[in-house]
Amino acid sequence: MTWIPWNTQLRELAKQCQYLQALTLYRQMLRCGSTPNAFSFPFALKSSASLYLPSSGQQLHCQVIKSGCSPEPFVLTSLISMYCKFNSLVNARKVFDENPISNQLTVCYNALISGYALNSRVFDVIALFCRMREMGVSVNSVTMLGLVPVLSEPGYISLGMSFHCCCVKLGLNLDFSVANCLLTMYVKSGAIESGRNLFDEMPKKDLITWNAMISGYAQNGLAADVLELYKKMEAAGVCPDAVTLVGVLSSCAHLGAISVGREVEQRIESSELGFNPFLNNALINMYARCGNLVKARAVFDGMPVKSVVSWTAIIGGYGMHGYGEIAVELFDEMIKSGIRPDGAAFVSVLCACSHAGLTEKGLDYLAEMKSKHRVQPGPEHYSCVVDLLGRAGRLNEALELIKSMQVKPDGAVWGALLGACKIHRNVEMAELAFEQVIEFEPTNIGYYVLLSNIYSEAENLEGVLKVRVMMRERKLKKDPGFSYLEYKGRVHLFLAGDRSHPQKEEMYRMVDKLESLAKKLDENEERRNKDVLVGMGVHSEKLAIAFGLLNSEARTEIIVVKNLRVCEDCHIFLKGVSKIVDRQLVVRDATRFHHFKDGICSCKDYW
DNA sequence: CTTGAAGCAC
Repeated sequence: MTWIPWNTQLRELAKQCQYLQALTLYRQMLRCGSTPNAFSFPFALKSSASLYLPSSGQQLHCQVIKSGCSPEPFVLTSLISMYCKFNSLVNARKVFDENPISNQLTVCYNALISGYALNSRVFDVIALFCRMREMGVSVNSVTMLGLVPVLSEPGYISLGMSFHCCCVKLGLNLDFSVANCLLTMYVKSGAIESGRNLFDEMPKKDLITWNAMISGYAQNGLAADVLELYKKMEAAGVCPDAVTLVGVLSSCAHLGAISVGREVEQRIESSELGFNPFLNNALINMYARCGNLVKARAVFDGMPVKSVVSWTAIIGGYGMHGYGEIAVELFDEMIKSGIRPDGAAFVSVLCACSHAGLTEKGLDYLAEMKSKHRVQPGPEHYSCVVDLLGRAGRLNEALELIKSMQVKPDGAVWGALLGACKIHRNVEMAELAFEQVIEFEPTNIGYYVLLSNIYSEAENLEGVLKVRVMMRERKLKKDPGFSYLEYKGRVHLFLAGDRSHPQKEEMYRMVDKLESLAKKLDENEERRNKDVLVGMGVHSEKLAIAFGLLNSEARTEIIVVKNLRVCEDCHIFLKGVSKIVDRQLVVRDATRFHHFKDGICSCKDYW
């Protein structure tokens, strides 16, 4: 039998992450009378750090000191890193300061910088980096790896950019690891353009590079860019993983891009990703938002383990499509099954209540949040409940609720009240709500328009003028509304009030028809749905819809689906189509317009 | 036994 030296065995075990075995071996080594040296300690230290055994680590530290190995660089870095892993930065720093040699070693700085970064100690990280530069200690990519993540925190992006420059100046090769970190930093801090620039500059991209960019777009709400990039990724031959697909699905949900969503689902089914709970949650969300509740429910039912996120997605799905009763039932079922609702779950059920007019139920939930479930209601919950009370015409109660809030109300809370004032034509309270809401969102043009409409409905011309003056003074300009859609390979652009289109006659006739239809539905509907049927969105959108309907070869004059689908080669996807009434179109608050080309969706937000 | 640590990103 060949004799393998203790240190070699120890190293191998640590390398293979068999930390427990490594520690056992280390103890065995001591029992056999071998003296650990500067090449034994690091592996033992790393093992106890990885197993999170602070007491064993302390013990090892004592042994290190006794053995006189402390100033060995290898040992030093291991000690520092270990204390960082135990979150005991004071001890890590002590080791660093007590051994002056640390001051000259890149590895020691790196270990400590990572430790500070892990604990979001931005200033310590930067101070250490500066000191390192002053001392003339060389910086490498591991240093940057530690530095960059803390710069993703809000407010540090300009510093992050200078670090990026620094990397370039130092001639550090921006290999995957550093470049990916920088990319993540940019997208997390919302500097999505800079992120994209870096992304484009990267000669080689790995899976994480693509994922970082895709998730970055998804988190910043740039759903169309997500889909574009996803296509490019596939073209580049990079195989997407669960992280990629979560980002893609969330964008499909935003855009109503169900065709891409279905593609993704097929891909999931044909791979082993089907068991990934994150992906399944994203699928539920996508189907729910695209209006296919049957599919959403099937995915939900098929999940062996449902988390609060899964429940929230399905509850939200039923809620947003008007099935408040089912949403409420599901919520109660979730609680029965022992899942603790979080803030987001309450948002979904409260929204469901307000959409379905379940006023009392919603109020009960708000009360239970604190008392039963120990969830502190935030402004996002109050805005739901204000909306709920507002729809029911209980404006005074809504106002009282806002006044009684323990947290500070935000723009959305007052905005919900303002919206309710519009439904119930309460000018006085609208003025009050408006005053508050523009404190929070002075440039949100929507609120000005809302108030102006309230005044104009009340035939208060003075008020309308007042709002207009205010908008002019604040230099708020309403973007000219435009919509576009692609039909048979040509993009048709529609500007509000535009009369230049060759089919204008028929289009305007169709618009009139649609408007009278919307109005008729408006009159027929129950009061609680009044806001659902306020009309058909902006003028350019009406033109686009009219154009689509005119050119469709579909037999029904008006096809009603959640995502209005006119015919195979001419798709219009509207967010907010919220009701199907006798095969007729009911559009609610259409504020986005989408067109599809090769499965890539673009959208334009406008007022 | 001459062995090589520090560590990040979706």
